[in-house]
Formats: sequence, structure tokens, C-alpha cells
Amino acid sequence: MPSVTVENYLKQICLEQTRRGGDGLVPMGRLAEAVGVTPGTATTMVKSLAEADLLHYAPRAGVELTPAGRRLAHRVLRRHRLVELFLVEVLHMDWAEVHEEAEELEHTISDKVLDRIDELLGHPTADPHGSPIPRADQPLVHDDSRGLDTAAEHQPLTVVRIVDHDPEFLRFAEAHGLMPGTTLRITERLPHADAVTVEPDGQTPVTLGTAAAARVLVKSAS
Amino acid sequence: MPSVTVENYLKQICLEQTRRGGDGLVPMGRLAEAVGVTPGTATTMVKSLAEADLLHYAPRAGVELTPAGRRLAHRVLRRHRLVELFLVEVLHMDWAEVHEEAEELEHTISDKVLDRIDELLGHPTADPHGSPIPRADQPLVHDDSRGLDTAAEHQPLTVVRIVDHDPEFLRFAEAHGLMPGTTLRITERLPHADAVTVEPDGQTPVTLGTAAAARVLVKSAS
DNA sequence: TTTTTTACTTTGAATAATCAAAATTACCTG
DNA sequence: CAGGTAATTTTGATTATTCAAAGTAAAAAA
Repeated sequence: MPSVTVENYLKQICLEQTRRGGDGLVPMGRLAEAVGVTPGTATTMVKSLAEADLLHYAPRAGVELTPAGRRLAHRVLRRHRLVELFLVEVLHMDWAEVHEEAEELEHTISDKVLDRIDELLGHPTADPHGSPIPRADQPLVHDDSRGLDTAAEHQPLTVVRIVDHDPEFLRFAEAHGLMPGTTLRITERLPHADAVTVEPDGQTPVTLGTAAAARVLVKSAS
Repeated sequence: MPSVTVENYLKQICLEQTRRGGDGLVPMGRLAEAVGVTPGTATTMVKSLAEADLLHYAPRAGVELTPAGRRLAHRVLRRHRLVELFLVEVLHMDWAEVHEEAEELEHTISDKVLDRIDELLGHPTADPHGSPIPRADQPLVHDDSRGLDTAAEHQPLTVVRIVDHDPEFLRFAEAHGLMPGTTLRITERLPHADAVTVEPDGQTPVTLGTAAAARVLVKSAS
């Protein structure tokens, strides 16, 4: 079985790869930062992962997962997200802090325990922040969501996902009703101010900077 | 925070120490076997734990925990046992297999999650096998239980604990009603055959060898 | 008491993961 | 294209944990 370290490298590459639309290599700098090691360490590790055929390594260009690597990464992501949901739904923990907890547990939960959790939760398809839960055999469909920074104005939109794990941000989002499932409208876009104002159903309007807005994914409310 | 390895050494010393009645040193051989390393490795590790003041090391005699070491060991044991109970009670997992699961989770469950579990279970005092769950501040009272190998005959006895984690044995015990809470009587003791026969309430009598009998702790049913 | 056995410790070496700092390469900029 | 900057790789070392095998001490047997 892969070590915790290996699982973390693969997970971060997978996350980074989807973050940049699935195509192209993940540069070493990004990876090193995501994993929290110095660039030199990442290089060393990546070479041994390439050796094990878990990723392709193009020196000075970057890395991308092989099918085997992606399979492992998805397993980790699945554990992480199921655990998150479990902590919220069953142990009633705070939306904003379950990410950190899951960071540890994702490496030690056995398949048996995970299956129980999956069953108990009714085979959910998304975690508390709206991130999809990969299933054993991989689909992982790309949805048609976009960030609040680029979504259409004045139309009813549904929040599908928050792509940020900072507890501060999550608490802020929660306080303003910006959680998966919320319906809202963009009332104003201020390009020069680098901001958008949104009005969640039954809530006071909020204005977000583009960077924050991009982390709130929405789709048109159907 | 102590590493998983350190936690395991401390846990095993603590278990071994109570197993031998709380007094005297745990010999290195026992420890090495319990932790699953070669004797040389245990010696090295123990020296560094002594350095950190987690145990006292008497070369060629053995080790015993310092108060600091015992505190850490109890924390691990608490996590282990609460997790076991949680797996049985909430996730409805098999009595016989939760030990192995808890062996991993005991090192990664945070205090926050543990507190939720503790609350959800109503601050339990024993795990599914009857082992006491240490509380933050340490008591851990010695009960007056004894093994079936030495308990009084023909009197109503209550099973308080099974001191064995082998799934095979646990399944056997379960099949014969030998679980914490069961009332039974010793109907016959056969010293020469190295065996005892017990009759659990409403079950067929079973005969156990002394070694197995010693792992079933009972107290007189009050 | 001498010998033998058993338990334990030491030694030398390996693996996984890491870092700091030096060396290299690729990319821009003028 | 020359020069500089930023990203990346190399190198040399460190820490934690482990093992196998050789050495040593203490306990048991003779």
C-alpha cells in the first residue's frame, strides 16, 4: 500500500490537474507548494513515483498522473470527501473544520469502514462543500458549473460547490448563505472594482471580490 | 506530538504493565514482540523514549512508564476503545474485527472528533470487549474480576471482559454467549485436563482450556 | 563453580522522507 | 543575442525507524 506521503502527492497532483482544466502538466513548483515541501524534495519524490509508474515526469516541465496514479488519487479523494460528509452529517461537526480532520483520516480509514459510512449516508455523490465523491470506478463527470466571477447576471443560479477549504472563508460563506443548494442572483457586476454583488434567496446581498467569487461555483437554477 | 511509532511503544508497555499486575518492569523481549520489531530495535527506541522521559529504562531488566508516558498511553487507549465502541454501535461493525480497525484510527482521530464520539455514545466506560475506557484524568480503577480459570465454581458470575483480540477467538466467544454482560456458572473444573466447563445463561455448556478461560474475566453476579 | 542457554545490547547498514544551498536550465527583456 | 531572473534539479546531509548479525551479560543447568 502507498504511504501517506505518496497518497498526498498523488492527491495534490490530481486536484491541481482538475483545477487547471485537466490538460497540461502540473509544474513542480505548484506541486511542492501544495504538498508543503521544498522544490528539491518534490523532484526527488516525483522521480520515484514515476519509477512506480504512478505519474509521468517531464523534467523542468511538470507531471501528470498515469491511470494507476489517478486511480489511487481518486481513492484518497473518495475517502476524504466521504469522511467530511460523515463528520458533518453523523457527528454534527462544523462545516468549516471537517476538511482538516479528513486530511488525516483519509489515510487510515479502511475500505470496510468506508463502505459502512457510504451506506449509512445513502451513497452520496458530493461532500459538504459540493465536491464530487469519486466512486470505485472512476467517472467523475465534469459539471457545467462556473464561478460567480463569470456567471450570468440577473438569473436564478444555484450554488453547487465551494472550492476553498479555509475555515475562515467557509464560515463567511455560511454566514451569507453561500452553501451548496442555495439559490441566488447576481445583482451587479463591477469590473473596475473587481467585484460582484450577489443576492442569495432570503438573505442580505453580499459583494465579493473576483478571487473569492471564483471559488463559489454555480449553475443556472433549473 | 508523538509519532505513531512512539504511541505504539507506549501503548504496548502500558498494556503489558497492567497485564502483569502493575508492578515490575516489562522485559524488552515482551515489548519487542508486542510492538512487532526485533529486540535490537526495541532497545534503541526505548533509549530514546527514556531520553524524552516517557519511561524508565533499566538495561537488561526492562522498562516502565513515567507518569508522562502513562498519560500518553492512556490517551491512545482511550482513542482506541472509544473508536472500537463507535464502530460497533454506530457503524454496526462486527465485534470481532473492530480491534484491527481501531489500531489505525487510534493515531489519527483528533480530540474534537473523539469528543463528539464520546458524547454520541453517552460517555461510555468500557469498549465492546469490556476493556475500560480511560478518561482524560486518569483513574483507571482496578476491578475485582478474575479469569474463568480461577473463578469460583457453581456461583452465578457475570462476564466483564474478554482479554483477547483475535477475531477467531472473539467469534467463538460470541457464538457461545461469552460476552460482557453474560451471566454464567462454572459447572465443572478439570484440573488434570487443564479445562473448565461453563454454562452461560440459556446456552449450551462449553468447555475451555485454561489458557482460553483465563481470557474471559468475570466477577460474581451481584 | 563451570558451562550452557537465553535474553539483551551493540554495531553497521539500509530505507523513506526531508532540507539547505549550490548548480543548472529555460525564459524574458531589452 | 546577451544578461538576468525565476523555476527546477543536484548534491550532501539529517532524522526516524528499522534489521541482521555479532557481542555480552545474566540466569539456569550441570
